[in-house]
Amino acid sequence: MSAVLVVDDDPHLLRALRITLQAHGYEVSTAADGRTALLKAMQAPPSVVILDLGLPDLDGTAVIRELRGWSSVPVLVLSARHGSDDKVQALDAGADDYITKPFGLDELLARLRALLRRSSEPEPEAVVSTESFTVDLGKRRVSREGQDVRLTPTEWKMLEVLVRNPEKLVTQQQLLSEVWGPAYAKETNYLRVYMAQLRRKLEPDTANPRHLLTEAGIGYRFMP
Amino acid sequence: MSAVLVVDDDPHLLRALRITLQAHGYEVSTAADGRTALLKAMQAPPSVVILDLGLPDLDGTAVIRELRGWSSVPVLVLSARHGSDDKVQALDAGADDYITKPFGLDELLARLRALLRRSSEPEPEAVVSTESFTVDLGKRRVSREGQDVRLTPTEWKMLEVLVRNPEKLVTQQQLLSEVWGPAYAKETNYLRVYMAQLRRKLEPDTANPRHLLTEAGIGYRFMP
DNA sequence: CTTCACCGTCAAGGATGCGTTAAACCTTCT
DNA sequence: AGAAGGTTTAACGCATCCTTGACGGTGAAG
Repeated sequence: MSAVLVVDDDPHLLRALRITLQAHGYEVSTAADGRTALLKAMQAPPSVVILDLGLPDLDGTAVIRELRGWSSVPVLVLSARHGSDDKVQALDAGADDYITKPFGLDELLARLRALLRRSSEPEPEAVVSTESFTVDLGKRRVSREGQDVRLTPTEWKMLEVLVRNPEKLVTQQQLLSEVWGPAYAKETNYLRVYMAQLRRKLEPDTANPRHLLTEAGIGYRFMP
Repeated sequence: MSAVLVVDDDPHLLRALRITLQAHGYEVSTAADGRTALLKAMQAPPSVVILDLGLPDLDGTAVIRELRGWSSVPVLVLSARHGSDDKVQALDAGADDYITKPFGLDELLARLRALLRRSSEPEPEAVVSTESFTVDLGKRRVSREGQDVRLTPTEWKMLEVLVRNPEKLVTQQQLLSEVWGPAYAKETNYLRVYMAQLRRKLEPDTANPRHLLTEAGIGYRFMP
């Protein structure tokens, strides 16, 4: 999911962090000193950096400052020093958070989540395309041959459910439940009416749909 | 410059923070409990919130969660509790930072700077233009054919929300919540009245709007 | 071949939502 | 107190959308 660059000169801590982070679904790369850290951050920009201040080659705040010259990636600082001055220096150099050793792994993970939550706030625009039409889930728009296609609210909801499960089969109950509500599980009429509507607006050949497919007796399927 | 909302039930600490923060150039407003904090945050949105978890009326994490329902203002949590669980709960509820009492004022100020630095970072395009009118978000002005257009405060707020999300669909609830407040989610009348007003002032052909579009049953969309 | 189940299509009604206008209400300034 | 500008409320015509039912086609089973 998210890529984390861990910078620390203690191989044991590095290994422990790598294992823990990977167990929580992060991609992890590591560096043992400031130079390689900057290099790696440039070659494969991570989503967040965990940086130990006590590095062998460079001062920690110097690393942050250099990083900030060309990157705005969130930086979480680890340090054995509890002094107020150290914290202020690191934070003012451009760090986003600062925790002191020894620290709880729970807390580290929670702070990591907080940083990632904020930096990844502008949700990545989910756009799904086929040969004949394009669905922009973020902007809630559908276009065909450059032209915007007008969809009614119900049409959109139905298309959205299908597009969010590409290639997967969506059962009739699932569709009815998500679009009309759990109480409409028997009204398969709706599905036929609205599927016809969607195909007329999106499929070049209504009689032979290529992306909005029917699985008789079961449900429907969207193929990109 | 930046507005800080400080929430704490200890009047002494509140006073100390107010003085310190003001001495460093912040505008300070205060609240002694969660309810008034949420109210103040809504009426005069601050740039950052400093929140004590030990409030008399509401659980601290509940305050954060409610706040996050309609605001993404950075939240720095103060707490007397050093436990890892408390930190994780607060951070996962939506807090951005967490420091424990007693804390150094230097550190608090540094963390405050770090939060403000990041949250004030994304300065979206200050000026957005269409064929028929231009919106200057920074100067809070709208012009059409060189002439300034006079907008009432409510008209402006509504236009601003739409323009800040170009091409994206803004739901009715989103608009009502951001312009009138979260409690007005049902008053779609307002939207119709003010959208008509905006179109009369900005659209050449009111009957066929080209930039302020309606998505029936869902919301509105601004197209540059 | 007939029957049945299921799907796609169509059209008409009724319900909902939108745009528009105008008047009542509120605050602020003169 | 009166005036002016802004906000809220209510009402109406109109367009759009949802629902419903009927009809025909297709394929599998009897």
